[in-house]
Amino acid sequence: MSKGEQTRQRIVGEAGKLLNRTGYFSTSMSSILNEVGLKKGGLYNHFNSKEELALEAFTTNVTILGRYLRGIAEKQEDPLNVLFDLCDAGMDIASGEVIPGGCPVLNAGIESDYISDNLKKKATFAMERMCELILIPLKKLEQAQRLKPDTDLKGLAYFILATIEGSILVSKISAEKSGQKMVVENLKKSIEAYLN
Amino acid sequence: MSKGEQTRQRIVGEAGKLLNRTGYFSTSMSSILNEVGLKKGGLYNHFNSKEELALEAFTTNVTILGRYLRGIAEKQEDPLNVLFDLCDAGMDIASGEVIPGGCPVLNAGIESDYISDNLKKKATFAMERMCELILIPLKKLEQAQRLKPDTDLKGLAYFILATIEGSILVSKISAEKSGQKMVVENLKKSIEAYLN
DNA sequence: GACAAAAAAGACCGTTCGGTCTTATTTTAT
DNA sequence: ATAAAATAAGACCGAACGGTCTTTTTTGTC
Repeated sequence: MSKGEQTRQRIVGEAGKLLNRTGYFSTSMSSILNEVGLKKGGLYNHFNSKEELALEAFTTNVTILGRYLRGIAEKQEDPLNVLFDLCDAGMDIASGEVIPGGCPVLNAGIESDYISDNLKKKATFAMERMCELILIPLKKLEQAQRLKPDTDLKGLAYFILATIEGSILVSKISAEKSGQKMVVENLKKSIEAYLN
Repeated sequence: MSKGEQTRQRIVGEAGKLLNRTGYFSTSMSSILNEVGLKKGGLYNHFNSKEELALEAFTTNVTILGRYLRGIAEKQEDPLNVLFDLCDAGMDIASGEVIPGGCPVLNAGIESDYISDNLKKKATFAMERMCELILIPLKKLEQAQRLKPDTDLKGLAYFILATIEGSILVSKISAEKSGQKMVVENLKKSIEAYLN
């Protein structure tokens, strides 16, 4: 990998973390420059605009998130445990262990409305992908006839996804330290209610 | 009410809508000025800073939201129906019927981290209030012994709140038009599983 | 209707923003 | 080793930002 490519990836990485922590509009190019240790000429040699950088940084964040979630999904063979672990993963995401600042789909998704159509589309796409990820163990459960008949898998997947994201929000702004934990435990219980 | 007070409230109202739609940092004072139909001198005669205005605007938004939710809670006598209606309310909130831009607790909550401690505190407080609002019908259900024994009311309230907020997020960034509806229906089903 | 006080106007300010461009340096391939 | 090409530096730009201040207009009161 060329020196330039290395630098480019360092920029994307640092920008991704910073943008996820402090948002698109409140994060200045100067602060990104400062984080990366470059001057304007150096950075704009790799990217044409803030938006272009933010787009790529978001993609990278989503990739990291996806890799993390898929890693979790692989560690368990029982699809129900996979589902539970994905619920728990919301807590690691919220704590910033995966990406500083929490869930990029949540953070950038809220802002994306007034940043650009491209980012909005990327956020939308990322959310669909997350939904599909949840759908995988659900389908396995269905195939094993462990789900109650007539269960709408897609609806259930969106429900789980929404609650996980909601739990991240709770951890972010609730005063209750154990708020997210309570949400996740109740979500698991609710999932169990869909089982035979 | 004096003319000045009228103007002041018009500013707060318009700023509240605009800030909830387009966020704190991407909303300029100029755009607020433009919306209200005032010049700088006119606005800064009522507020000392953008942050001060945003704080008050957020408070107003939360008041509107609270009034709306309490209004819903009063329309039903069966606490279970109240709970269901509160779940459905998430859809009106998401559509911008209550406040343009969706849920201020979600929107400002995400941004509040990097705006000011005061806003963060206000968002936190607002979320606790929403949780308490959900807790009211839950307590009534418990008193009527309609809930399964050993149900953790607070945990259940946070779970419901998180899922409602998550459903608003889904409606905001998912490609699935009926995504939020699916989440809400599954939430209602999950709540039923807590009943005797 | 006069007069004081409140409210609004609008020119103005320093700063920071994202972005450009020329120059200098470093990397890479020969 | 050298030349060409890639990369970085840093001065520079116009625009927009939040905010101030003096002046003008409007409002409410006696």
